Amino acid sequence: MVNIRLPDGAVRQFDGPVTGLDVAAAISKSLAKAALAIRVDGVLKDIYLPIERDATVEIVTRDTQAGLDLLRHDAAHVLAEAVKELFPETQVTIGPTIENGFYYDFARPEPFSPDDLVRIEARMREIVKRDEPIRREVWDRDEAVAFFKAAGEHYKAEIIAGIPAGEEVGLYRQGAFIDLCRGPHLPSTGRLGTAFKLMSVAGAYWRGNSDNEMLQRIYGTAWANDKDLEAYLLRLEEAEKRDHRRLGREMDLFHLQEEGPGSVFWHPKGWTLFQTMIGYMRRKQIAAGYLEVNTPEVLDRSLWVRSGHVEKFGENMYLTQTPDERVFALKPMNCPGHVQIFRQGIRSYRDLPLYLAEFGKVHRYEPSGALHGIMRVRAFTQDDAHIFCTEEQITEECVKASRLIQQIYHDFGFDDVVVKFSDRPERRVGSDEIWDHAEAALKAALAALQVEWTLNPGEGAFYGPKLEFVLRDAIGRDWQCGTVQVDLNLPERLGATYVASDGSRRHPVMIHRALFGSLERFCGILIEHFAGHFPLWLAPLQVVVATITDDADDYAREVQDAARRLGLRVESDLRNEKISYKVREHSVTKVPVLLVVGKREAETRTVAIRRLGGKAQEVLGLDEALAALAAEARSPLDRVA
RNA sequence: GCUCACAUAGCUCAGCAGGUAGAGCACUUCCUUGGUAAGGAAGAGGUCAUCGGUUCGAAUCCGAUUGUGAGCACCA
Repeated sequence: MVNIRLPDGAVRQFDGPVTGLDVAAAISKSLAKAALAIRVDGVLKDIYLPIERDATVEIVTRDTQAGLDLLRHDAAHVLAEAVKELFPETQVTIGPTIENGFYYDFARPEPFSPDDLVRIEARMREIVKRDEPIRREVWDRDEAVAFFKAAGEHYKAEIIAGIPAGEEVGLYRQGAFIDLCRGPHLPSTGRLGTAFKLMSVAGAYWRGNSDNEMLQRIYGTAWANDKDLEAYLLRLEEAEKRDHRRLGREMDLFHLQEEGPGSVFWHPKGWTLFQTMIGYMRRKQIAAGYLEVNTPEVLDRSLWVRSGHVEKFGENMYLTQTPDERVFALKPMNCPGHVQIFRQGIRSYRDLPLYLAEFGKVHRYEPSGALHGIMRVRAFTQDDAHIFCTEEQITEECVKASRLIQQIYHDFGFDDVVVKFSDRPERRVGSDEIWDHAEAALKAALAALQVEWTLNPGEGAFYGPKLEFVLRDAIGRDWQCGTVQVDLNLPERLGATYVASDGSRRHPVMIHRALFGSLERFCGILIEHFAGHFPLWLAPLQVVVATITDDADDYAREVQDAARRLGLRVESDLRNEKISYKVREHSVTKVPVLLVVGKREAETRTVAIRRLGGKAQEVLGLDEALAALAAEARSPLDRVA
């Protein structure tokens, strides 16, 4: 007798061992059809495996997240089976589930072409049609290794050889294809359904290490039903529409060109956005006690040797040689420059904490494959600052800097921010005591902030641990923006000292912090986040006055002047075009407010307001309308909370 | 940097069994004065990314370089 407890609390009795399928069938026919796997006392299991003892059982169906993951995992196996059938010389490696889909890494001397992808997907659909049973087998580890070696599957053999001896090795067999897998799996390939699609091929390193050989990774997406698949593909299209590279062109914000890979040409509108962000940040920082400075972009290489950058960061640095054969480096970071300012004169502990801030443009020779629009560039502007303080002040200063970051993200419309704490890397300077101290201080800051955070083990800077503030963009990519780093090293290397209260000379602690991180990247994120529909205070062009006929030209100029006097960024469109043409054009370039004026408006001194994306129009008196717009266009710093 | 793909007018793209380029939009001029997402006509605009090779002849085939895209690795 086996008692099966269901999630709703009901208990069903069976005469003997039952499978998940039996349980599902006992409940309803449709459930049996939708069932993919079972959760027995919280553990996912294959649906055809017998349940011998009393247990709580949950049927996992394709419309749950767990079911979807199973589906995608199976899609990866079906992909591998299809590839092995079509290209038997290919070696299989791993094929996990990822967000929205799956991938599988293959080793094969010949690359897969886009045409191959089409063939592979067609074969996958055949395998689904064949509805091959998928069955779990338990093997002895060494036998499994020998089996895969004999089959020429050396990667698989290597993976299995890494499993501790004595641990159970589960293999899954479908048709002629057999693969190592923890499972569980669907009972047969037919359960996968038709809602999947191969998306792309790309290279990927074996075990994620760039020293290893490169494999070929095939990406796919899979869903519970065709409708979800369609919706996903539509979402991709929508995401493409808000791609900052496309909007940057359409809104005339910036461009990049071949001669300056990874360097932005900011157009007037883009630069206005950029300056609006700097203006905001400048005020924010001054209010927080920062002192703005500016340091050279080109400095003698010897300084970078002393700072340790040549050794640690040299591969990423631009060097220039002058006619007198001196070698200079373009600064990849602002910190050494700020230390030079700190070193001028004699500092006292009474001067600390000292906040030096700079909108510093840095140059880093990034790997060509890393470049991406204005999100990942080789020349960028940091809203960088260095807080020189005592060891006792570390926690408090980190808390203050982190609070600043949170406030700023909030003002820009981001409330979901992931915080990562990166602790000591293997290659580092400084004693363990110093690291213990620095990490403890940062952790104390996290506790004081009361934020959720995740650990990024071993990812700290070589001079100290760091907090990273990560935003997620519209296409689901994570971008590291703000960062707070504790540095117990550079001040010493570059000879920065202060006189402590007991008269001794000490090295200050340096906290590196950037709030936006890279202004260029943050602009890109804003563009995608808002899909170009900026809030009024950020919009580079806030208002266009558009005429209906040239009867209204004089009045339109008057409206434009009045708006400009109120500080609004405004243009007028007096062209000999129909109003619908003008509406379309300014909608495409994402102008937030259109003030339409014709003969009626000129006579009554009103404006017809049309908002971007809206259909409705509102006719208001000129002064009233402009006052409201001016109020809306105020910086968040000028708004009453 | 690595793998694969791509590079034709400002933009989106067609042309590719090798015979020196084409569309739509944008731009200029003219007509049109039209009330909320493209009014009409005409015109101008390209050393087909760069360099080299094959060929009587290359946008088209081959190679290299540069750049771009999707990933990987790296990262603000």
